[in-house]
Amino acid sequence: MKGGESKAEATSTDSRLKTRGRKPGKKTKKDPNQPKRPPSAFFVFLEDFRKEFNLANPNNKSVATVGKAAGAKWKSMTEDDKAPYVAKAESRKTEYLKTMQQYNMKLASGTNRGEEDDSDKSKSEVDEAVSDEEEEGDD
DNA sequence: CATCTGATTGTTCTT
DNA sequence: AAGAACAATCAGATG
Repeated sequence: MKGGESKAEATSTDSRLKTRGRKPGKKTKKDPNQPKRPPSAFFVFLEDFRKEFNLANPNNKSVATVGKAAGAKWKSMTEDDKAPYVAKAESRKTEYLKTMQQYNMKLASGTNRGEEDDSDKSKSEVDEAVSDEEEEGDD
């Protein structure tokens, strides 16, 4: 039963109840290299949480179970605990921006065909020059 | 074979 | 400003 929302799956955030993740119609990535959105602090935490969860529950492989457990714990965590994850999330933006620039660069460079751009006000991610500083901070 | 689904929250994007 | 869409995940399920 995949197609039916039998019950109102009201979880907590009743915003994307209907959308719930992806939009109908989208099948594959139409762009060759579209940078996926950077994982949020929650996802970063999830990556670690999943590992532990798998060890604690090797039998359970349900993504939903882990998701619920992670969410429950996530809320249980204080900002202090989330700090390391959030910190990572912060750096994710930088990397994402860089990736985005590269992505735009390629698009603007290679596949440039009758694409006419109306104006450059909203989609200009590649505005500031990309400073090439690679900082690999290791605590 | 390819895509979708479940379930969490957060971020980013679009309008 | 507010809502919509999508990010990982993993194995099953469906067209």
